[in-house]
Amino acid sequence: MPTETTAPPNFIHEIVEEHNRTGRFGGRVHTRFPPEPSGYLHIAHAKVASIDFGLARDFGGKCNLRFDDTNPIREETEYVDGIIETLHWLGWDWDDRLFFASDYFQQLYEWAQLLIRKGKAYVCDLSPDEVREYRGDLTTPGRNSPWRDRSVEENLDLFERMKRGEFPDGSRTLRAKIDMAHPNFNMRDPVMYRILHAEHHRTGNEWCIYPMYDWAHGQSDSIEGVTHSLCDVGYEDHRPLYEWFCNELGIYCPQQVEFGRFAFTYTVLGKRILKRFVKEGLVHGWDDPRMPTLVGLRRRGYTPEAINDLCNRTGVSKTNTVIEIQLLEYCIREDLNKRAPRVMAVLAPLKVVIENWPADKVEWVEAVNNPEDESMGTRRIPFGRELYIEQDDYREDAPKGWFRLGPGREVRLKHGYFITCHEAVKDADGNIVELRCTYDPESAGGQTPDGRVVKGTLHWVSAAHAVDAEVRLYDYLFTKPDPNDAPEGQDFMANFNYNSETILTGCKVEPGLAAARPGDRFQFLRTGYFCLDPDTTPELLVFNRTVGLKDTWSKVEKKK
RNA sequence: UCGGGGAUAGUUUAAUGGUAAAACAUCUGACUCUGGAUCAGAAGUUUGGGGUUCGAAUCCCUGUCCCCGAGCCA
Repeated sequence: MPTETTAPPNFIHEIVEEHNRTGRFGGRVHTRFPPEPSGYLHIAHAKVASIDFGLARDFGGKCNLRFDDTNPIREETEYVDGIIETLHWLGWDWDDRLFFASDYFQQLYEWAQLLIRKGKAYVCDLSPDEVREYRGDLTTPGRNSPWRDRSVEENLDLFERMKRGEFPDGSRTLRAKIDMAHPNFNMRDPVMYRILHAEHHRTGNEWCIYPMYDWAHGQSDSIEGVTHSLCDVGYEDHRPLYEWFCNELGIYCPQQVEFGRFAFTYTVLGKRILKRFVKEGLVHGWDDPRMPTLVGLRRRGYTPEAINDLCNRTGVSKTNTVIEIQLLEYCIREDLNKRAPRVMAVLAPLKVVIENWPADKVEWVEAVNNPEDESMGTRRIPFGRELYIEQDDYREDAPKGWFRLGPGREVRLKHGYFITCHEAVKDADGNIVELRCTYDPESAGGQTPDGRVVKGTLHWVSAAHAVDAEVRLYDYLFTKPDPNDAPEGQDFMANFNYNSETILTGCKVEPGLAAARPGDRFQFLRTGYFCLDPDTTPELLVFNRTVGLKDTWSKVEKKK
């Protein structure tokens, strides 16, 4: 469990402490994280999981993983496996407490019969459209279903025949008999069971009636001995029903506690929409590095530590919140800055020939792996007559304040020597294809005996030793306008640009990276943090950019 | 329109009748073998109006605005 960092206490802690004072649950704290296996977990799920598992951790309690799999047409085993894997990646653990709502189908069925016998549930023959009509609206009360007063015997018989599969989908439902005039729609005789002749990912064709969320969730919590059933404020109106069912059944009733929903700037988390992106091939899959899914963020290079840090730094309240995505970027920079080795990589190579360096001479210079952490040690990298530097690091028109290379200018090659540029070789179209330079033999290690100062330091790789790599630059899927501000009722898919991936081929990285393993993360100096893609082929190193560093030069330039 | 919930810097949260604060974001400056990182500094906040009180973000009254709810989804 991620125990190193703990979230500050929030209002839920106060509720629990109050329960502990009054002894309501005998000092127990037992929560559950209840995803529906109908998609992959995304960044907001990480926050919710952190609330559920975190509360149990903070009070020395337990948290179950329970899949809310009551709708067979949306759910798949692939998602169950994906969710479990992601949760483990985040560091959460539930011992042997992995449950499924579908574990309780038989019990739920028997409880439904109990409610029928108590005269609190009935089989209704209204069609979906009729049910809607009878339900009334915001200001007018609903009307009783004509089937509301069937006898217990008839209800029992009909319900059993529903279960046996005698009726087609949608022809009948089992409903709770509560109050069709109740101001809360959830209490207007809510549907408990619907007929669905569909194969369930776990129970196969054993059932053709499936419980609704309301008829399954509270009882599942009750069976598992959950004390605090945490959910978002969208379920506030469901709490009276949650409690009504437990009370009518005469079973233990947990306390439902609601917290505000979470959204992120420039991020769309809607399952339907993400699914659509995957299906329509706008992204390569659920784990596309641009996706807000946790498998996507992982592939892009985000660490579980950074994501947990984000969860701890953002609060929990009853207000719906929009978390700035910049905070996530801060968290990953914080984490990677400490752990990612600095390596040299040239994304857009420009050849440099050092004319006064012997053609076949190679010098292996020493380089520190992380200037802020000596324990990460040093490595040796080859320096030779032909090198590559970044195209962006040479400017013919070098403006004021430009510390990098230009005609006649001297810079330091990091860990190497000072070089001075004498000539830019151009092709027929006037593009610079090569720089002719000389080096100062006195400047080994980056300093000269005369102590002269060069302000610019560049990263570079030896042309003879460099390893070819492909670099993919990713940004958040959505660009401005912020999709959270989508005009009402419009299909934002038509309105919003999404970032395509930028693939840079012909990148050159220092030779030591040939030994890097998929998932390894690095800081390429000045260009950002990169993660070696897990799907990379052995022949070619593919790096995904996690997050860019702040480009201070362009800021300097903008000011002028 | 009916029911439920919410409102403190740009954002997310503290302050539980006693000096309104932190982090991120923003801006300024310093430093550096990258201009990154780091360090220092600045600006900015109680939804409006009334009331109680020596004293109100907090208690009372009253407005305003925002979110959720009419699935046989969860």
